[in-house]
Amino acid sequence: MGRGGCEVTVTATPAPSKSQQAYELLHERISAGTLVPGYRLVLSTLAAELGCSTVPVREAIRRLQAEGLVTFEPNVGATVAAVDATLYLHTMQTLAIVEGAATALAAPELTAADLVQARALNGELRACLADFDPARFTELNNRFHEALYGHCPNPHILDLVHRGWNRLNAMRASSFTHIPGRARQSVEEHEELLRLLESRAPAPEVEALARAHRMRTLNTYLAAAGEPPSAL
Amino acid sequence: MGRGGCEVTVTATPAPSKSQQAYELLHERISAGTLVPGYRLVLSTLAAELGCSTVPVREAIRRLQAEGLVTFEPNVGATVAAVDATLYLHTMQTLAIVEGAATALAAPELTAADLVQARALNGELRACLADFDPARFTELNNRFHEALYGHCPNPHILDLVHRGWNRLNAMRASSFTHIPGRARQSVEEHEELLRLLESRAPAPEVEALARAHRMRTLNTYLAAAGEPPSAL
DNA sequence: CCACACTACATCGTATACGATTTCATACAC
DNA sequence: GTGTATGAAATCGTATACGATGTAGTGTGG
Repeated sequence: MGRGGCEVTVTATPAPSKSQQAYELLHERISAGTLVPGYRLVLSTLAAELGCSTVPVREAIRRLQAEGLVTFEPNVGATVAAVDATLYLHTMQTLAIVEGAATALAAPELTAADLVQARALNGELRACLADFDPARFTELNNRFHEALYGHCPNPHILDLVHRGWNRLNAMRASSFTHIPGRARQSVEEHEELLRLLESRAPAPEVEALARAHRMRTLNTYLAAAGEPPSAL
Repeated sequence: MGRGGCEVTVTATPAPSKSQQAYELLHERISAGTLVPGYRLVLSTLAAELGCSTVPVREAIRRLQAEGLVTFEPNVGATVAAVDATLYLHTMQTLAIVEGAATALAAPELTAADLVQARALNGELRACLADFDPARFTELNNRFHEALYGHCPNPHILDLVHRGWNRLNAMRASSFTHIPGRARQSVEEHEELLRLLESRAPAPEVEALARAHRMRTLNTYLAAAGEPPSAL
């Protein structure tokens, strides 16, 4: 009826399906640490809480399973994945490899403006060292690296990097929280990486440095935990 | 009741859920090329064919989507992913990176027996060159590489490698089918890789060679298609 | 003859309901 | 008292049904 044409539609998200909502909520809760590892995810309970049926919840859980945030056992149910020290090691090692490659592939695509922006972010990181807030530092650190590898022309690799970051954020073992010294060291390594990128160094060098940066974070953590450093 | 103890259970798969069956069937059909790219996957049709409801089919399709074998559009449906030359490039490039890393990580774990077995597989590959059967060659090639990276102690990376192989197998662009010369060259490179592994070379060398091997396959393909070689 | 609006169909998204499997508590035999 | 069998409760897996969304075909006005 209403000849009125475009009815505001309240700027609403056009189609936030229940599955998507359930996925986002669970993802956020796991990332935020509200749901501790080992927590049992019961379909009916979650469905009631979300005000929907079990089917969308089920789908959301399967997606989380595919990303490794929850473990799933047939006819038993899903639980939030436990964060073993080994799991952290494996995730960081994987991220070191794919992020290193992504950064190297993105390097030729980076404009001068991109580098300026990245440098600004690292400046904020440096400023953040004074009154240290781990959450903010981690957030800025994410954005800094995203600025570098974000232009990677290979969407698959980019996807793998994002998954790796997701898993890291899900496990609350943000290294900076546990090893204060690492944050300052990290900022310096960022500086070094920026210089290498600005000099338009060849891809293998960029890849090696980007990978080493993350491996050093991992090995600092391992050393603090009294374990031997990892290979690669 | 039956005091008879262990009742044979017909050696049956304990619980092959419908979702799993649907997933396996679709995966196989896409890999085998029965379902050509662009084919529209309709839930109700597939459900009728499988003798089940749409719900398991839906779940199977979402899994295939996560693996990149099908594309999905909300409220529209799923189609078998088109195999662009670009997609092939990206998949191979990603596989080169993760498989190279996996092979390097697995290298120290390889026993002499493993290497003997790998060498035997490469012998079969060489024998296969005479009466060339692309399908058999591809199959043997898979097993050869699996023997090398299979012992990778990082399950995440191993998973990424398997996903990469899956995607490659799904797109029927098995390079050996199109570029006959590549098969023989590939066998020689395998030999070189085996020698490096037998000499217990350091990880970076193994990684570089394993990556280069795959990148050469990719670049041979690109050259045949008249396109410039890829970086990295 | 072309552009637009409307109607009918196809397909997805989700709710509800039921059967299958697992797990836990209890009772019994030894 | 311990181990095993039995029952009930809980939870998952799937089927069916209905509403929401998108698409194609048809008709009308210019």
